[in-house]
Amino acid sequence: MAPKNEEPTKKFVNRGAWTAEEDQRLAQYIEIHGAKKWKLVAAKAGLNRCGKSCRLRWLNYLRPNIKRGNISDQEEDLILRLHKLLGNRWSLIAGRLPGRTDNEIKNYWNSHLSKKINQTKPKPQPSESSTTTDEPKSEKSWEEIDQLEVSEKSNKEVGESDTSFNVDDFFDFSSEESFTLEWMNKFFELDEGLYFQ
DNA sequence: AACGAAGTCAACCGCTAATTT
DNA sequence: GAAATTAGCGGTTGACTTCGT
Repeated sequence: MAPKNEEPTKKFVNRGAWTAEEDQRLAQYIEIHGAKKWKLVAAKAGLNRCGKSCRLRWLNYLRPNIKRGNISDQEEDLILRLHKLLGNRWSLIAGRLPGRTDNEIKNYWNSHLSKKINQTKPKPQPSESSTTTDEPKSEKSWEEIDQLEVSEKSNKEVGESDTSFNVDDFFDFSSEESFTLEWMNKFFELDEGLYFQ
C-alpha cells in the first residue's frame, strides 16, 4: 500500500540528532507556512531530512507550549491511571496531559513507571487470569476496552455520540490546564471504586 | 582512573489509517 | 472506486550518560 519510505532519494538525507541550525530552519519555516505536507516542509526549509523526521522533531520538541522533563507527581499519577484505562495508547494518554508528547510519555513509562508498577504490583490473585503484562486487560475486560474504542470511532465518524461513554469528549480539556489535572484526579478517585479494584 | 552494566531518551522504522488525486 | 500520498501511531534502536565496582 503505502511506500516503505516517503523519500525518493535517501542519498544525502541527514539522520540522527538535530542541530540548532536545523531546528531554527524548521521552526522558521513552520511559523510562516504552517505544519503540513512534511515532505514539502523538509524540502522548502532546506533540510536534508525526511518529512517524517521533521514532523517528529516539530511535534516533540519545537512546537510551542511543549513541557519538557520534570513530570510532576500529579502527572505521573495521571499517567498511571490513564495507562490502566487505555493501555499503551500513548498519544491518547499524552492528549490528556497538556504540553506532553506521546514519545515523552512512552519513554517515561518504559524507564520509570513500568518498573514501579512491577515493584508495587500485588501478586496475581489465583482466581484471576494469568496475564503477565501490565496491560489493562487484567484490570478491565476486553468488552470495556472495546467499548471505549468503538465510541471513540463512532464519534469521529458520526459526529455525535450515543449513550456510550466517549473518552475524547470526556477528557477533552484543550484549554484549561491546572483545572484539568485536579479534576481528572477527582474523577479517578470517584471512579476507582468502579474500575480499579 | 578505568571499565562495563544499566538507565535514559531522541530518533528511526514499519505499519495502518486517513486524505487527496 | 482505486491508487497514490500523507499523517500518525507504537515499538524498537542506538548514542549518550550515570552508576557501581
